[in-house]
Amino acid sequence: MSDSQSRILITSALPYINGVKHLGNLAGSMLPADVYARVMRLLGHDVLYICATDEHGTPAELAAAEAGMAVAEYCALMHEKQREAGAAFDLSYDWFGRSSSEATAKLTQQFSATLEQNGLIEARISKQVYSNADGRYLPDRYVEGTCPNCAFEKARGDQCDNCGKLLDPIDLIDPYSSVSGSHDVEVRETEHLYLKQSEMSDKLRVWVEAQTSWPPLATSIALKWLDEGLRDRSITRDLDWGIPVVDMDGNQRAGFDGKVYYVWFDAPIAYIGATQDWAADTGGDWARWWRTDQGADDVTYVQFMGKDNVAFHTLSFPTTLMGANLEEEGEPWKLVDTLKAFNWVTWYGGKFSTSNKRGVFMDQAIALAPSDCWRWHLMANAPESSDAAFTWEEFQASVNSDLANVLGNFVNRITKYTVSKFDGQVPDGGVSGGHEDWIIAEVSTRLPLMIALFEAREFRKALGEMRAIWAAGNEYLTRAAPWTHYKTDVDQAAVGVRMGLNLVSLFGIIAQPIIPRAAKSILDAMNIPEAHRNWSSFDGWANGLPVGLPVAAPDVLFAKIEDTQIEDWTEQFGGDAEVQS
RNA sequence: GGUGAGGUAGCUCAGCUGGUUAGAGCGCAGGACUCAUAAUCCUGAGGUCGAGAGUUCAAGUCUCUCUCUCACUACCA
Repeated sequence: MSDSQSRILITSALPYINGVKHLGNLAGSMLPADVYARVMRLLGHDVLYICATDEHGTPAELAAAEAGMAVAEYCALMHEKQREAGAAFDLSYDWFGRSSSEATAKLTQQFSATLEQNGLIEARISKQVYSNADGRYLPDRYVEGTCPNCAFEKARGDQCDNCGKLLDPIDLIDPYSSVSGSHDVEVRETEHLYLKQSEMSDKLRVWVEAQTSWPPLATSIALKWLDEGLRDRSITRDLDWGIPVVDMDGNQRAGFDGKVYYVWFDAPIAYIGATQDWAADTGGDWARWWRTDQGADDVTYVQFMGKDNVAFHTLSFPTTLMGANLEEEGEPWKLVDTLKAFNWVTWYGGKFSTSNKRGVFMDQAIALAPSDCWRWHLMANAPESSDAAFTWEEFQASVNSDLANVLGNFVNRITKYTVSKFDGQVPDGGVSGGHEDWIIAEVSTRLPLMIALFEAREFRKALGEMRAIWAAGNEYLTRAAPWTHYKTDVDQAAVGVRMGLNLVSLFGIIAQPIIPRAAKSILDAMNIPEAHRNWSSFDGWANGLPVGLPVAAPDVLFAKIEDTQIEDWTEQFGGDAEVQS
């Protein structure tokens, strides 16, 4: 357990705007960030959890066009939908912003100007495919054609799906736009700004190698890119929707009409922009979280992301931040201290995919089962060490066994018994004995371990301990068997019931970050005051409830998932062979 | 092709710097209990740790070869 309060800045990778996110996105960044934020708050830390929708880029424009809407309108709508989806899953953002906000635009332009002043940005000419029919430049993968290697006719401009060879769209035979299907495409020269990451690679390597709290996945990806030699990255695109490009003085850049910053340049800056929006809305001080010369030196910054985002968070964004601080009078920005990278949740052998509409999406999931069920299952099976398979059967087992049987039934059995035999009050009398010593010892070894695992962001294991604590409660009741003693010695039975009720309270308190709704039901039924629901100290938990405290049996906490539902969902969401493509 | 991750009980996964009979949950079988959402508790059966070779007194754990899966590969984000 942490002895001291600290300030913790948490961000989860920005969900892209082109649709409600699937369970893989939820499990790989937003949900673990939320759980971590909740745990840290309960431990008494000062937490700021920031997220936002990532709204720029070609897919946003195309999705808007498909929906027959203006991009800005589409993004506003989808932002709202994602906000609702997040709220439905009880994601406790302190701020859920938008990368299209004024603040982010200003910051992005400021970073661009500063980086250019520091010699880290330069304009270069590159070749890009332009589609006359679409009236737009096409990112590589939106160009299709015949593979020069294997003659596959639907090879994408970045890679051939048939032979797997990496391609350049210029090499495709008979190229066409995958947006419109038009063959009226040509290669044009276009000017773009490049971020000279190569010049920062020594600094980055020193910084990366100094990190001790990154998971191996993150370190190995970052070092791999450094080992291969960091390439300069183009940070502008030929698009209308985005942040206008400025020159070194911060004015609209000559010759860059119709160009905007690349979404991956401005997206992480949106972490800061969203914090500014939070500050403007709440009266908070954004600089105290982001500028080490303005109070952020005592902040611990923790990022959550999927493994596809690691390079951007460990190299590109740090280049932006460090590159703005090269001068004596530079801008000392807060760099990430520790990060947690997740693998994928896989869906019956393949990936979840937003664009292919594969898998279960947040809005669909919430219609099937309460958010607590998803939160528990996804975190108990988080893809921490490798990709993790989602199956309906496992989901059912998580809900029915862990939540309904082990936790829900425990709460139910002891509260109902209290109501029927002890007037619905925490009973007095009796003397503790060996069984109580046993459960106290059990909890006192498992509880600190569980907290340490949460602090280390080892969610699977932390939830394993939580479950073990719940299960120990059931074992305790079996040992203490108050219903047996009740026949001959009510005081002896009271000992077991009292301990059982204190366990219910404890279980509710520790469950809050994972299953906030059920936890609240439990704690409300137990009449636990708000002030006693935090994790600041668990000392004395075994006698925490005052004798005579009225307790009620909460409604059924978790309804079981029936086999027929699993059959229906399997049918409804595929989940089998036919989705393989 | 390159790089990385992974292949451990029927299923989903733990197994740190090599060290007694390889673990957990689910599922399954048997038993106990009856307070409880037919819930809970106990016991048990299940593994030549992807294949092969090597290093070592000792290898799931280190080395090499092979094989299968997945991801990334910089203009999708």
